Amino acid sequence: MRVLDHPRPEDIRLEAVLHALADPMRLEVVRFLAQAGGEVACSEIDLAVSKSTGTHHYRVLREAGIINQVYRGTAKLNSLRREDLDALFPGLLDSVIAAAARLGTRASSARHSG
Amino acid sequence: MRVLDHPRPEDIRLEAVLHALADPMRLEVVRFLAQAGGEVACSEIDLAVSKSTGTHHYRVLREAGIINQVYRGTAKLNSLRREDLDALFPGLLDSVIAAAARLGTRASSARHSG
DNA sequence: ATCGTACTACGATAAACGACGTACTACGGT
DNA sequence: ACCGTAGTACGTCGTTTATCGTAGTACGAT
Repeated sequence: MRVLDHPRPEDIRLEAVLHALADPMRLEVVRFLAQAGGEVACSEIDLAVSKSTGTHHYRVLREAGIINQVYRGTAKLNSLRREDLDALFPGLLDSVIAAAARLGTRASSARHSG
Repeated sequence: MRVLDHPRPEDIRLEAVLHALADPMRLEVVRFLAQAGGEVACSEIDLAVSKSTGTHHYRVLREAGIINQVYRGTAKLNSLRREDLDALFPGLLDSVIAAAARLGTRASSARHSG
């Protein structure tokens, strides 16, 4: 029940990874996790969508093999699967995160005024 | 009719690029172009889809800013926008192409019987 | 002018996607 | 036992996507 299914490294598909990353919300999550560097609860990342939509995006990321999710108490902790991804697609995650970080959120959706 | 519209570098969006790359057919085109290294006619890349579907995929790639398309005679020549992409998203294209090349087309399941 | 090749434009369709709300489960604290 | 917090499952809705076929345009060769 409280155990989440993750794809094994050999089942992670490039297209699924690219597809998962091709969404502003999910890119934001990945960017946040990369910056945080460790485990982050869903509730700590303030996405501009409803909770059920948030759950959907986390699921897509997990099923693509991009993030690891584990329950602790009532929280669900997320972290990047950096090692797996780096081994499978060297440089991919880094370049995407770097690009996303450089662009910030402005190209995606949310915009800070001022 | 003979001039095709391409996004300027500053209009190329990371998400659009990732989205365009997240398709087996288009990934195959990119892989082919990377390997060829220069201009390649649409007809030289044998995609397992109808011609009209092929046109659609080339268009997506062009509109995302991934490929350059130019007419010559009855042919339409395609080439990667490597410099633009490398400047915008350093390492991204290389890592995707390397990953796609390593996997080949089989793992990407660019085919189903029929 | 006619023909063949290469590619396009249009319209249709089925599937996938992103978004939501509501009702629900799981856990910790009181 | 009860409540609040954190997140899920399900059903729905509108949009986008991938696919096709058919009809058409552009160009080079004859």
